[in-house]
Amino acid sequence: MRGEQYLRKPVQYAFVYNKGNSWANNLLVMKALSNGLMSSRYGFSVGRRVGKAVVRNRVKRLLREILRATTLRPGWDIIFIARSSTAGVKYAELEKAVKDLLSRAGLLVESYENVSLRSD
RNA sequence: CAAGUAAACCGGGUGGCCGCCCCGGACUCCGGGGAGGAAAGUCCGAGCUCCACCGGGCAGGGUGCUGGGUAACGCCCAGGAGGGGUGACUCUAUGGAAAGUGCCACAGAAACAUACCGCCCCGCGUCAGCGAGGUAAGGGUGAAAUGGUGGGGUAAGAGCCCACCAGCGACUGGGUGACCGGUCGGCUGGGUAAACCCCAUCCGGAGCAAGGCCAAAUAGAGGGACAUAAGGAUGCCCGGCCUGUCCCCGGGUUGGCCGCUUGACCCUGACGGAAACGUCAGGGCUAGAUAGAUGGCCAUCGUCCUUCCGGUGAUGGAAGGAUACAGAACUCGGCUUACAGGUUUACUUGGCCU
RNA sequence: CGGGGUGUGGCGCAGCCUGGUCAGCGCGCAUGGUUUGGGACCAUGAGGUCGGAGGUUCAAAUCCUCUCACCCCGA
Repeated sequence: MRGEQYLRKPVQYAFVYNKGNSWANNLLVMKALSNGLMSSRYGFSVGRRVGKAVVRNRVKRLLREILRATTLRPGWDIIFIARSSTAGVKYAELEKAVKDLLSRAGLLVESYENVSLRSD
């Protein structure tokens, strides 16, 4: 994976792990830290508890596809950590989980006018 | 037709839209390529790289019927022997127990050197029985008890003698060999080596985070071992050989490039071979990432299952569901394990028809 | 890539090296006793394919081979 939008180095991961704020739901844990750059970068952490190599690759591909279709607020380093319940989850469920975490952290830029915050 | 045995193979297709990695052209758009039969487990064997190098011995470990194949193997092919199956076929760490040591629980007299109940003879005694001896056929125990069955023989018995069978040895015929067959002989006392062991044979260590180059950064005037030495192939020893070296502590970096995919490679054909396999000729290039590419969403067609409808049946239609195991990380050769569903070939047994 | 360990009733463990007499211990569970009742205590009892498959042996939790799952190290 090339390009500026990915976190690639172990030191970068360790920095976000230690210093970042975290949000979580039943599928994912998200850690985010301000990086002072003009763009945001993200990375994934899918541990061995999630499953075998096929399952882990599947989760990472789904996450990459979801983040590719999502516009992020610039200036943040974000790590998504997959919990063991992500094994075998559908695309739509995982997308919902990612959007949930990003909107709670205020990092999501809504790209459609008709989507608005719910009011109760 | 049913049941089964063995072997080989496939393991989704097509088309859109949006993406990822590599290579080539071009200069931000084209063209080409992009997971597996197991890529898995890491159980063996090699290539490759470094440890400067060579030889010998001990220890340690692997393998273990025979012949062949192979770069090599604990793999493969063929054969022998012994089990299993009516059969096709299949399974086997399948050398040695007359080199030595150990172990064989419980039961039983006795598990390696023996005699409990018995049987027989002799002596003593009125009897009951007692004493000395012979015997291992019968009983009993056990997983296993000193070849088996039958006959002769005897006081009772015993390979004591005979026939057949099993085993052992010698001679001999066949086979490269494991072994197989024949003749003769004296008649012959367990098991365990996946217990130690003996014999034969093989094995140096580490691993692509090997190893090399470039860039960046830092602090070594630190401590120790050494000359009748120390160190060097990394369990120990010896002989040669090489060298001012080796160890500890402290400090810096955690970037990039090479290795990195042309190889005991793949396909086709011919020839040799019983086969594994080999030789030759022609053609082909078939992933190369590094937080780690090969994906996401659809449409449609396959295949299978269930339900419903029509039908004598072959089978047709509709709806729903399922579509496995699993993801390259230096590269090969094997082994093992996982796997929805399906295809083909050969053979065996049984039933029915002609 | 390399190395090591564990798996035995519901839970935690022993037994394995040296095969048999052996599947045992503690907690827990059930029943009964004791108590006005409960706890504690006492007695009795149930409960285990020894992770799985195959082999060696007369005999395997134990020996051997293959395999599954989990855990821990080192580079």
